[in-house]
Amino acid sequence: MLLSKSCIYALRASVLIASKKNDGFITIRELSDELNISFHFLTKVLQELTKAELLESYKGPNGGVKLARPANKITFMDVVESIDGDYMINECVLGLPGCGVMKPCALHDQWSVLKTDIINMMNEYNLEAIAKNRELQRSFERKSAQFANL
Amino acid sequence: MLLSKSCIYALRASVLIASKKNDGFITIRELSDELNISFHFLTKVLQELTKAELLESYKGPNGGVKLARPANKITFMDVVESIDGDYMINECVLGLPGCGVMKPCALHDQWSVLKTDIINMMNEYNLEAIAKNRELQRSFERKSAQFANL
DNA sequence: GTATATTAAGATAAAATAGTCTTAATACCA
DNA sequence: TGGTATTAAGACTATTTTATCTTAATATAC
Ligand code: SF4
Ligand code: SF4
Repeated sequence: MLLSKSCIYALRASVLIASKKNDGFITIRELSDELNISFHFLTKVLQELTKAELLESYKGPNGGVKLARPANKITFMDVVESIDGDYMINECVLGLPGCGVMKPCALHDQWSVLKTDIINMMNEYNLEAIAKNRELQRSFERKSAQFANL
Repeated sequence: MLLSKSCIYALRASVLIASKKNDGFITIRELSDELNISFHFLTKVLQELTKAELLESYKGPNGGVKLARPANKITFMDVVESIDGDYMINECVLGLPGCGVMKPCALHDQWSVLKTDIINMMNEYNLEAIAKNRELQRSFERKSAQFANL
């Protein structure tokens, strides 16, 4: 898989946060219930997003987490980098040590093009856009109530 | 990472086999030495390629492994599927259960394009082409003797 | 201040992946 | 026939990732 499970959880949760208009704090319990992710595990993942300053957290009653900046200022890549690191940029899916443009492997010519596309997509797509897309899909699919729970 | 380490080892080894003109058997020891991969681990990985009928193996003196068919008839995808399965096609990097065209997640529109590109590349690129590319790169880089060891 | 709600942190466990080691099976060769 | 080279198979270990559970810290409200 391209992204770790932790990273997918982080994405799903941050998109869900972005899709709630409410700009107060949302409890992690509410998120974990809605996304069907273990509360404690999600807590840890979101702690990393807080450390990375993508989220703000607040303890106690009416506490929870919220986006640290507007949803359109947090990119897909921001979330991926916070959890999985920058392997996508500095390493490579093929993960050969020390490779790159100056020291390419036999797949570099073919792969680097695709890799660049993925990086660009991740940089251009942000939580606001993803959340909008998510709502659009849900409105389409309302009849069947079937949708992938990103 | 997109591919497991086992899968990367399988790729590196099969490309190396393809790049040896010799159509006799090559010992796994020779491959593991040249690629700096644990002999026993590589043995296991290549056993899977043998089971998948991408390689043929032969025991005893002058034994080893060789490609089961011409290098241009074994695709990148063949190797990936043999080791990592068909997750790339049937699952997804985002790995949400039961998603797909009929039940897309909020990233599907953006991601599925890139995913298709990757699948196409893997299907079109074969061991012969990769091996040729590998040799080309080595001839370029001979001065510095630096290259990524795919 | 005390009880309650909440995130933070850390200890532990389970599962998946990666790696090592030993033995077995098979084939060649002398 | 016996010795050697080689892959096959399986047991075992180590590491990483994922998940759970417990306790601590912090904030609120009464
Ligand atoms: S494709 Fe490029 S970045 Fe990836 S392993 Fe090969 S040389 Fe490195
Ligand atoms: S991008 Fe498409 S295939 Fe991947 S998880 Fe989303 S809906 Fe599924």
